[in-house]
Amino acid sequence: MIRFLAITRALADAHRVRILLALRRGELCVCQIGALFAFAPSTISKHLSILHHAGLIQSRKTERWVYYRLAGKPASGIVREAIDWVHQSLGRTDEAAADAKTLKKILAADPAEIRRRQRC
Amino acid sequence: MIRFLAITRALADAHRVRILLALRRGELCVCQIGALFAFAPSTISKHLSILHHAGLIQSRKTERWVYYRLAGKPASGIVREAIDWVHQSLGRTDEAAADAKTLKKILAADPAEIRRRQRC
DNA sequence: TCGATAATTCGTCATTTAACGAAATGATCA
DNA sequence: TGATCATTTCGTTAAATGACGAATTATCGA
Repeated sequence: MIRFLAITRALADAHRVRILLALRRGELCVCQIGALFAFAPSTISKHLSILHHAGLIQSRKTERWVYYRLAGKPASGIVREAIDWVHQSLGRTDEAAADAKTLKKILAADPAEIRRRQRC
Repeated sequence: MIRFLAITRALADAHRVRILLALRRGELCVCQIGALFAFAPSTISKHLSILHHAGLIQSRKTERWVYYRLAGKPASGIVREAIDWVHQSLGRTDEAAADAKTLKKILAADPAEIRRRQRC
């Protein structure tokens, strides 16, 4: 029940849900996610912390950047079902499409092709 | 997104989740649900209101009693998936079993067999 | 080494939420 | 009719939540 509630509480915020949708295409670093919203970095970090604590996302640190991605193989069934439910329910909404478009610009704005995954 | 968040926020409380689990076996009136918790009637009513507003449960009034049941046929896919997810994830936990046992006693404690569905 | 950058942690503040009791509503019973 | 019972609504209060900025840590670049 505790783990279940950690998930539902994580999903009970529009920004966190949008982050889960944004991560569908692959991992993103904190500043890329932050560029999607008009929030202070500390706020983004807190949202990611809540998602991570719920087991919905995982992180990887490389050089100066921390990349977050959706929970993978070792994720419990309950986590995978939650992620699938979010994507299936909201993946085709206008809001998700708008965010995907914005994200495309953010990724395209990277200074160099080679450093695409290493620059914010 | 708004309807999705109404559901996740409704699921982000242990008592409301326990209510959804309790309703698996069939409809219950407010006072029967209330007997499961040590809460004031107004508190139970508020929880039911939140679940109802999210579309997760429906109500039926008979004489003096209001019965609540899980959302049925006309429920949207997102609602049905949420209910299934809750039941599949938590239906076999000790906590659900304990509540089911308590509920059994509550229903058995009814004064007369005939009035089983009409007494609290 | 020093400054800049990415991210997190901490303390604060405004808003929301969950509980309660009191009062209102609606239906039954005496 | 008047009393009672089941439920809901409303107002209040304590606790949780979401936002921010400042301070901290770690890494990279000059």
